[in-house]
Amino acid sequence: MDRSIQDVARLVGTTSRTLRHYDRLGLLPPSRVGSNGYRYYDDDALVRLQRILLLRGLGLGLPAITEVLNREAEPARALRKHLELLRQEQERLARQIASVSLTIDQLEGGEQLMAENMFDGFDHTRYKDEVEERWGAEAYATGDRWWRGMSEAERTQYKARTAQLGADWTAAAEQGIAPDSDAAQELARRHFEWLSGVPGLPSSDGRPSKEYFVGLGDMYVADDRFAANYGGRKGAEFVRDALKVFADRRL
Amino acid sequence: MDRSIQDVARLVGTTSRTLRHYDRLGLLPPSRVGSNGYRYYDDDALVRLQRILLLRGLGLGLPAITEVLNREAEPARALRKHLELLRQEQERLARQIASVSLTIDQLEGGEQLMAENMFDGFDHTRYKDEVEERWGAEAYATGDRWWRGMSEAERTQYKARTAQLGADWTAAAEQGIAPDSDAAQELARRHFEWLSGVPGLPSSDGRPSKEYFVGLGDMYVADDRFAANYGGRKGAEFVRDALKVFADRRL
DNA sequence: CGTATAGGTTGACGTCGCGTCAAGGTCAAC
DNA sequence: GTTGACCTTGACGCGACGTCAACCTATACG
Repeated sequence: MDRSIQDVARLVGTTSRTLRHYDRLGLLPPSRVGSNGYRYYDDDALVRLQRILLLRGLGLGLPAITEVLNREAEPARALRKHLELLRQEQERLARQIASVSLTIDQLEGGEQLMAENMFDGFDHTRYKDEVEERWGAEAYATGDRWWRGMSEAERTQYKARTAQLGADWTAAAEQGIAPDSDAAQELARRHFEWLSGVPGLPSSDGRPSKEYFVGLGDMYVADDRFAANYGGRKGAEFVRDALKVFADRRL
Repeated sequence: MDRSIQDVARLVGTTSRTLRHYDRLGLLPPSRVGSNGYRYYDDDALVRLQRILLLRGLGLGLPAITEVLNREAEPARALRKHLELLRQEQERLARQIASVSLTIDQLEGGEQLMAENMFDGFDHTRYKDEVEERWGAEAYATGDRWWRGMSEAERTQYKARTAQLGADWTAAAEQGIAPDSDAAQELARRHFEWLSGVPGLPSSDGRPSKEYFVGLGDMYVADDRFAANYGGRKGAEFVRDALKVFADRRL
């Protein structure tokens, strides 16, 4: 009924070295030890091993696993604590990825920055100088880090959403509806939500402030490069007016 | 002109132990060593140290830094290689975070799974049983992991995009345009792209297969819960027909 | 019975970038 | 001479094992 160390290792996809390691830590003692020193494991030990490997697969350390399995700690609580560590690590990684990307670009082209990489989206931070002038260098850097921290798929998705928003604005403007109509206000609401996903805004809670939101509309009208995203000057004026109404009513 | 090891350490914000470590690795030998064994550093050494710390801050290992600083490796190339490692690590972390979240939920509520958390989006994997039955439990688990790996902002964004797509389908269906019209086919293309962002599809390259895409349309019609996303039975039929035309032409 | 082969055992080093003692020498000031 | 700040080398610890090394045991086969 009992299995040798190799049998167990193969059964669960690990190595005998690992099992010996767990034995020495007191994490998984063999159910029986032969007079020759051989380790043998029964079904209970196998169950315990499975649990160990599951928790280890989630990234928990062996001491933490020991606590949980010995009922000295609550599994859910331990996992939540662990989850927080994982999230922190993930954010640290994202920042590092952003820094590395930035450094590569600087090494290669000298200031060939975000703008060129995302010409078809992200319009309010599209041009480094403008953004820095209006909202400060830190806001630009934050946005740049955010953008670089995203995966390719996420960027594609974001750009698609941005393009869609621009197209819908353009279509609405061409239909000649009023800026305070329900349809236009729904677009303004989407615009607001779209902005809310972008860090680096001059606001603490991740959502654009009223001033910023209104100012953005003015910028769209004032700058043809931005206006182009909304079907030209006329479209940009429509967007500006709709955003203004939205801001007055809801912000 | 030369500085003692403590002076240097304080100057750049590190410790004397670290400087001794770098010395022993041959990464940063002191510019001068007194007869008493004391280490002294000149300005060149300081510059080199700054570079070391910069690269270390980006996550590079000391051997890699050694190569770069000794001109045995190209900085940009080394960083790109490093960047790839970072991205892999980040994805691994995302998966782990998803798994941990899932485990916590299972421990706490027993099967309060994704479905409840995202009632307003993600329709084709909205119901665990249906999905498992049609595409296998693994596909469901993959989708669930993907969903849990996203940040709150990403989820919001995804749901908004999903809702928008549904609304646009509904509007198109109500206008009574033909399923093979340009407008409908543009919607079908968006639908296809929207699906492409979702892992766990029965396809290797991350894009839905033709069969899956067409089958999805049938499912929308067959199941009122799905049809509701597209303006009811009529709308779902319109979607199904448009997807079919798209699949025949493009997949 | 000898032997080839496939197991098993303990012990110890290496990983990565230092932090942290430990034990002791050096220097400037009082 | 003493104090206190600073310097040196050497060695352990961290985390979860991988990877030898050296040696013992079980089983099958001729």
